[in-house]
Amino acid sequence: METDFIPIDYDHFDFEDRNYIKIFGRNSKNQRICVIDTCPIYLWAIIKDSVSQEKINKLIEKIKDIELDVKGRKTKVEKIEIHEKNFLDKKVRALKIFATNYKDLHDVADRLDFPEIQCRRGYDLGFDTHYIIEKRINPLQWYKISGEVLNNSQNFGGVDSNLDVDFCIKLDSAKKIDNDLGFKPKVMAYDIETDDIKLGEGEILMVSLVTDSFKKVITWKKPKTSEKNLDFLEFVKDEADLIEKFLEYVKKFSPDFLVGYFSDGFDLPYMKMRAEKNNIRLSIGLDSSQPRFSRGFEVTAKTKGIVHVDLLKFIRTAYSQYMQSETLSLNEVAHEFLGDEKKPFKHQHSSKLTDSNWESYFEYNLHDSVLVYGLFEKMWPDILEFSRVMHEPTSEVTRNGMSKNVESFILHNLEKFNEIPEKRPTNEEIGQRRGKEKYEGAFVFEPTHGLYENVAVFDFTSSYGSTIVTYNLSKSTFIDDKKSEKDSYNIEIQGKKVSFSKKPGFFPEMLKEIIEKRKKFKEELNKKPDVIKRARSNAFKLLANASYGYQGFFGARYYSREAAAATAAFAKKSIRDSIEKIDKSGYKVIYSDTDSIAFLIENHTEEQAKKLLEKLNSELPGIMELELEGFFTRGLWVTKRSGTLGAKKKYALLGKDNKLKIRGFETVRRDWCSLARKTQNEVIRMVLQDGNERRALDFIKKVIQDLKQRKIQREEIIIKTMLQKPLAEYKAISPHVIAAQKMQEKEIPIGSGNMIEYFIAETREKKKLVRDKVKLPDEKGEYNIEYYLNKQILPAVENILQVFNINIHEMIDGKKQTKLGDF
DNA sequence: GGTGGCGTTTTACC
DNA sequence: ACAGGTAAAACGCCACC
Repeated sequence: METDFIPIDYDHFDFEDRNYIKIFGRNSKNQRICVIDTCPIYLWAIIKDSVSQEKINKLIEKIKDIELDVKGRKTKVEKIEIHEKNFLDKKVRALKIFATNYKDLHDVADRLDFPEIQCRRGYDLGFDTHYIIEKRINPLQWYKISGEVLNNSQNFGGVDSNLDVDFCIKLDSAKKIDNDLGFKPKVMAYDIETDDIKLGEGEILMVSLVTDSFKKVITWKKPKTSEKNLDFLEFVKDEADLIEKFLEYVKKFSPDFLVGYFSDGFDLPYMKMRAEKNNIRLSIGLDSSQPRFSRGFEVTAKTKGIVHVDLLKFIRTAYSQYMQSETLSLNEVAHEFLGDEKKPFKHQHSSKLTDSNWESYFEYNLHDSVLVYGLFEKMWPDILEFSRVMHEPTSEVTRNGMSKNVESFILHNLEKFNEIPEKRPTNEEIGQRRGKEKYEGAFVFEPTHGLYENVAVFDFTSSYGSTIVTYNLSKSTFIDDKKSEKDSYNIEIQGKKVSFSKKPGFFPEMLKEIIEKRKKFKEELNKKPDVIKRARSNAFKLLANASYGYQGFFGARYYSREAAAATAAFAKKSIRDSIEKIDKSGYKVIYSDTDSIAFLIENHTEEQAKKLLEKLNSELPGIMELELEGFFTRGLWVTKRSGTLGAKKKYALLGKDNKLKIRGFETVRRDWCSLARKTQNEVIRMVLQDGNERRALDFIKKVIQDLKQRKIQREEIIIKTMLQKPLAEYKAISPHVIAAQKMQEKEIPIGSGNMIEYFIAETREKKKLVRDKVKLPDEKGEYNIEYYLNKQILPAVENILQVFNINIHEMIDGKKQTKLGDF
């Protein structure tokens, strides 16, 4: 039969010792399809340069006979071809060695211990990735496919009979369809509430489910009386019934994506443990399989056919660096993306809940799923485009970090360069790489403090990415000491010359394409905006920005410390050259950090500044390009707390649209109390809008008065700090460590990653250390006026006032009150 | 017993 | 342990006068 088809999830199985792929997906009639297919299984053996053809022929004869028996599975070398390939941009002759089973390629490689072979590659990609590369049947793209429908057939050991799909096809052919047939995924958001946050140790009290067609809370906790008519409730007998009911709904609705928040680390493993306790098989998968958990650095919880997505992980890699939220809690994230929040509910043990508490609890639980559902809808275009661009299934791209995504992109695009894939580093190699000395990074210009008028800002588009492309910087283009090439890009790093070939390498070439595509999609987006274009443009932007970090990341297949160090060095040179040229053109540069330059317009016009930009661009090498970040009405730079040197990474700009851009100030730091942050924010706004300090001074005066009269609310003085490691590992006992210890005494479970909240209180005896005055937010006590004045409010504003030659301390002490009146 | 330098820690910038 | 280096700042600790 023939049908259109969009792949959603990939799995594999063995039949008669061979590997087969199972692709779960849908057609445009929204039927669920499983496609079964296979592909050639092989690895590469790269032959040393000097080996003669005759010797290669003999080698082939020897390799042909390799047969293995791995745990009862028989694998043998089935065919050998010789190919002209590239490996790390060098022409090589390589044997393509076909074998029976992908899982045994490692053992086959171990047997290829011949002196003629330089190295063996291409057996550590994972079968699903290998298949996608071989057959080019990419996730979430439309295909026209044809093949034989399997209906309880004995083919492949009857694999189709236990699949919960409309039909199962043994693939004959697949052809990509260029136009998008449209795909609206079926989505189910879920969330559980339990009596103990330790995995599996309490009972699951309720689970909420939200889809486009129903909202539900399943619970076995039925209040005796009810005040509200909560029609979303469905009561079951006990926890076991709850789990069965959950499974029943998942099966009946059969979503493409089952979505939670921190559900890899909580909801799904919890559910699995409680299912085990109740002797229930948690058979969520379309093949009735249970969720699979992997314990790496972080837990993952994957399901088959119905894809489990933990939105928290995707948000962390794809959005967090551009977000305003200070934490990635569901509450804050929902607030930022949806303008909605969690429902109020104070968690306590279920035995202490009243009937009306229970009703709030149900509403709270349901709303969490409503938020998760809303977030998934909002993020779907990005998830979709990530899968399409990286050519990896959604279950991968939503969990992987950007370095892994960069690597996926590379592996799926190597064929264009006829490249054999590099292997993953061994643990030993990773250790060596991590032990390497750090190299010098970006340049930061030391500003002179002051309030400036009419500031222009230029910045380099994808600075490091463009640098990598322009100077051809990568592992494979690096020329080490022994060899020397005349035509090379050279730069000095820590007193040593490093060189890179001018012959374009595959990594910079790939990156060039990424940057070009990003530019193209951005232009298209500006012409006619739509969510998919925006998502695609964004995916390429993130790829371009992560590629520098990738080459410097110790876990990367294409790791190159030299390339990373050279990227930083060349970029530094570029920005220094540009600063010099701007200065020489008669402008005064006041600040610069890594890839941006701020300078004063003064007696020039904005038109002239734009002309300067054009001139600079015409002189920049390769694809290096400066763009106008904006013209600003005013800009504020301050000194460091100690000394008179200008503070780096700390400034505020007021845009023509009256929008503030504040960087580095306490305003944007979450480890300062909100009173200090709000005060500073207002002061900055007033100073930038007015061009003088008068209104700001009155404002500060009022805040200090309120503070001294104890009018400040508790929440305004709370200081929040993240615990970065287990409590016991702290050498220095700072205030937040004391607060954490207090929480522990109260049996509030805390650990690495928890947010610690506290305030500084008055104490009866005079104590010197701040940590002796720490109290938890719900403890009784009055805030310490002296601390909040001298350690929060005044430090937050003193540097700003210093710009106007005002010493706030002297003013408060009443020494120089002529200007101020009574403080 | 105050002070200044340094190590530890957190958070921001790009 | 899952991209990198640069930088500010607070607090505690300890040597030193």
